[in-house]
Amino acid sequence: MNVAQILAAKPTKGEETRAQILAAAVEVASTGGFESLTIGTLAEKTGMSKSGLFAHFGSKLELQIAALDESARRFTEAVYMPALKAPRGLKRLRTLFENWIAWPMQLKGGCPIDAASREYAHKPGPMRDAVNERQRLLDRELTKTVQMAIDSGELSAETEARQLTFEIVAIVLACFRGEPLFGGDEARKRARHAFERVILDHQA
Amino acid sequence: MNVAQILAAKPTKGEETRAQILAAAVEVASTGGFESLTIGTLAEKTGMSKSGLFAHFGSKLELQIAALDESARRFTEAVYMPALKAPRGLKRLRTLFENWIAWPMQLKGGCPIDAASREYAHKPGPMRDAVNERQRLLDRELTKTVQMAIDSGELSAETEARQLTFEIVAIVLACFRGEPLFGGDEARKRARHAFERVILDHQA
DNA sequence: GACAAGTACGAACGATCGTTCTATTGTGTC
DNA sequence: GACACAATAGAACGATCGTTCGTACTTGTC
Repeated sequence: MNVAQILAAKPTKGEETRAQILAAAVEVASTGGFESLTIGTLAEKTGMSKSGLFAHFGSKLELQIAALDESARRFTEAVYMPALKAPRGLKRLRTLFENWIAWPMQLKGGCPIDAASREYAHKPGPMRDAVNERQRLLDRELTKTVQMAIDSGELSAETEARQLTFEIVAIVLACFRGEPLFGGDEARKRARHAFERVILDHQA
Repeated sequence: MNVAQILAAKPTKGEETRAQILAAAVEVASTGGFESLTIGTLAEKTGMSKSGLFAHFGSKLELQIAALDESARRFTEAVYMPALKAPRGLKRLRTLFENWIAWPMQLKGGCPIDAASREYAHKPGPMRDAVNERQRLLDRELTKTVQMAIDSGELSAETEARQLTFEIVAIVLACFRGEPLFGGDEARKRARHAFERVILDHQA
């Protein structure tokens, strides 16, 4: 059985329901955070019994981690992968940014990864470790994308990739914060404004 | 009985214990968020009985709101009030920023207001309303401070106060996010770097 | 069609949740 | 020192939490 066959393999019944559960879990975590994930409410939401749902994960912690992984997978799918189709450099960076500030719109609440980051940043445990690892990975990938724009000459050679990464992340976070305060449209408008100014700064 | 007498009045026993409870509550919320506040753990932490503690608030919701108010009070005390001693304009703005990124250091976990913001932004209810109201108030005050720096001529007359406010908030949020990822010192370093560049941009 | 494995259910567990009582202790006032 | 009242404790409630267990029902394989 080769790779193509594995990928094309029809998912078993268990895999299907597991995917359904995780879809509901991401939705819940998106609005109420990962700590609000409970076996009971999730079972009700999916029309399953508590024990039937529970059997797919073995513990609540594993359910939370699976939901986090699923959130990350969706982020990659909706934000990062499409940006890879754009040509390296500033264009790709801009696409990445645009996809990023837009992707909570396809969710019920806010960005689940952002939610997880706040929830577990100061609470030691497996969830914090998993979240921080994801965040660092995200930073690394974003820094790479920034570096490409430097290498291509579109951004000034003196640009410090990690500092610019920090500033782009900052704008995205403020955009997410602003959404419930003055609406998504206004938040994204200010975010784009800030982004363009930051980019302009690093082109001199 | 005039105002001075009221302020000088020795707090009753009940007020004292209430203050102790709220101190513990802020600490808990700082690390685990406001949703992790439970009557039981808080009672244990303060050495009281559940019912004795409960009687001070009447419901969990009121306890959460009281903890949020106390957090805001501390923020004002530690960040905003000291900045008012600095002269209006850029100096005050800079002091405000510096106090802001420093104030989670006097807490056990992170900024409780930031935590509350994420927890309730997408969950309708009294807590969300209270949090959003606080956030808007914060934005207004910060915008005022920015505007003073514009009026004094230290920032360019073309500066849009609300946009600059957005960008400063962005930097602070990224600073808080960065703290568990690459340490508070490095996070604040990058934050200051970003802040100075933003300010420089608006002086042209 | 039998058989094994995978999948889901229902009932129950101890623990903890927020909350409500009643009773007891402590505090401040005349 | 007695009295009124604020403050706290203790026990118990129904609900829900995560989890375990035994059992039934599906599914895919020979």
